[in-house]
This record gives sequence, C-alpha cells and structure tokens, in this order.
Amino acid sequence: MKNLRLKAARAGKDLSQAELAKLCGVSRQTINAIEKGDYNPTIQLCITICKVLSKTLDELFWEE
Amino acid sequence: MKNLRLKAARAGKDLSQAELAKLCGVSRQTINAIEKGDYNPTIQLCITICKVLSKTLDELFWEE
DNA sequence: ACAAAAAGTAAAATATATTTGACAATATGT
DNA sequence: ACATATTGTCAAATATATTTTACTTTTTGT
Repeated sequence: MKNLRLKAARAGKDLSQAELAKLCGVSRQTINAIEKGDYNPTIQLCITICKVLSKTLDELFWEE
Repeated sequence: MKNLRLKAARAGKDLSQAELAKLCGVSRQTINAIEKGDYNPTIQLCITICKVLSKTLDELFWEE
C-alpha cells in the first residue's frame, strides 16, 4: 500500500522526490519506492526523512 | 548508543531476548544487536517489535 | 559455590535494501 | 501542441540487514 502520508508531507514542503532524496542522501528511486509502498526501508532512513519533513515516525510510518 | 527504551519495554513484558525474537520472527542476535545499538533494522521489524511490546515507533525508536 | 538461564559477541553465509543508469509515462506551464 | 519537470518502473550491481553456528561472559536462583 502506498505511503500517502509521506507523499502529502513532501508536498507540504514543496519538494520533488529528487529534492527530498538529495536532502536525505539517498537515490530518487528509493524515495519513489517508499512512497509507492511494498518497500521496507531502514529505520535510520525513515528517521532522516522524518526530520527533513518535520514529522515523527508515528506520523509518517506507524500503522495500526 | 544502546536502545534502553527497548530493553525496558521488553523487561516490562517479562520477555528474554530469545522470547522477543521468536515472537517477532527474527533471530536472538538481531534483537541483541538492536538493543546494543549501532544497528540499523528495517522499519517493518521495528513495527513488529513495537506491536509485540505494545508501544509505538516514537516511543521506542524516535530520537530528537 | 554451583548450575542454569540469559546476554554479549564474532565469522561466514544468505536475504534484501539501496544504487546506478536508463527509459517510458504522466503532469505542469507557456 | 509543445517543452520541461516529475514520476513510474526495470535490470544489474553493490551495500548492508539478518541468519546460522558457536563460544564466552554475565545474571539469576537455589
């Protein structure tokens, strides 16, 4: 399932996938894959993404 | 740095590293390494651990 | 002190996250 | 309609998370 919260948070900062990727120090494809879903990133990358987007892990990656 | 919050949450459920590992479907060494720190687990594993211990990502893995 | 359980640690093998390069498809602005 | 940016996607290579086996050290209980 897609991570729409991540997509929305990125849009809220007016960043393209490529720009967010650069800020996080990863490739654009990695960001794309995470947003697309069916992907399992490392927690350090998730934390980096959260900090760049001013969100917390629960806000972007927690699932009930 | 060690993840003492994880260690404490595990203690709060009276589980050994081996028992938590089994409940999470991973090896004991993986749990040990995560508690020890200097490790970078996948977010799916973090989520599984959180659910087993009745915690959220922010409670166990978020770092300011 | 003793035995047993739990935790710490290491090397080699395997599974998988991430990169790189490249191209197609869709959106956005003029 | 056109040009450009953005997104979606794929295959092969690389980096790293995780497993397995095995052993040592520390804790816990009697």
